[in-house]
Amino acid sequence: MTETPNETPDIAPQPERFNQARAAQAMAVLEDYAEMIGDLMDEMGEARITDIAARMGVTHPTATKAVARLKREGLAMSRPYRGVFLTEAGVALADRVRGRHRTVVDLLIAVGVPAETAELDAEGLEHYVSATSLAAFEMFLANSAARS
Amino acid sequence: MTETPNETPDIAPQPERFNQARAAQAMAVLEDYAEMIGDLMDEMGEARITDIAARMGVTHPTATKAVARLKREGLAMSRPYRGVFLTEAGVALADRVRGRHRTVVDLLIAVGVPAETAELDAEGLEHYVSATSLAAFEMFLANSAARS
DNA sequence: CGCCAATTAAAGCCTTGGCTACACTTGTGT
DNA sequence: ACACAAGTGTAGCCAAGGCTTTAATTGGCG
Repeated sequence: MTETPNETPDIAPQPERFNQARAAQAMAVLEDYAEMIGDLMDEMGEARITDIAARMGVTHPTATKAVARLKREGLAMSRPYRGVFLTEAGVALADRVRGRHRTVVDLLIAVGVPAETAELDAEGLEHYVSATSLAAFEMFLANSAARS
Repeated sequence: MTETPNETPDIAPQPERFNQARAAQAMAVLEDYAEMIGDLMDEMGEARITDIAARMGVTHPTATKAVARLKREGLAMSRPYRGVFLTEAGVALADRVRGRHRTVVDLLIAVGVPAETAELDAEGLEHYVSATSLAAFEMFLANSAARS
């Protein structure tokens, strides 16, 4: 298999990369919702389904379903007709996501992306930045700051 | 609505960013498949469903469905039990994706991400890099090269 | 020539993440 | 006290993108 018999240039399937990307994607939406709920809790003391939906640009049933998923993952809690709250794990996730978002935006700006575009692109980008890359970004930013 | 009556800190829903991210996500898988088919056509002269599936790390039925979507979008052509071919639009897309992938990897490496991680992360990242950011990346890389 | 293995296709199921439409609480205002 | 608006919840639909299972086609080989 690795040594092809004669002429066919072998296929070399290495799907791990795609699997990793797909796994990251599965987490992405949850991360966005968790971050949003964290923001709302900070700003308003509680997160209402309607507010979450408005911020995320979806309808309330969609927000409800997302919250259900968050609850299933142990990231949020809620009782019927009451607000939504993050668990400790949810708060931790939200904080982590927020920090990563900031770092990604800063890095984009540091390499010359206009601030507005940086914000926009970071929203999609951030979910695919591994811990390793994030650390590299921080290092780079620290060096840039020092060198400036 | 925009002017809240008294104390509530207003919700300020700006969902466009998320919508953009979601739109990009919709395209991501198609881009991957188009790129892969392009690779296979270059390497082997044609792209077989089985090879596509193996490379992408999915089962053949999944690859078949993806090809169907590509055909629906006018990016690929195929006849039953024959290979899959990209249309002109498909080739253009594949080329664009390949170029962008390379730029993203190079940029990650340039800011200090290990090459291996860069490849891995780029796979997920690349679909969310806007044209504006991509141009900034290229500029940054050109400057880095010149400065070194 | 005919058969069998490999390839492709088809059908049906699952989850996610959208949606609309409709039902039910809540709680506020008269 | 009660009605009604706003906020939630529930049900059911859709498309995408996975999967497994089953059927059909191709093509090579005895």
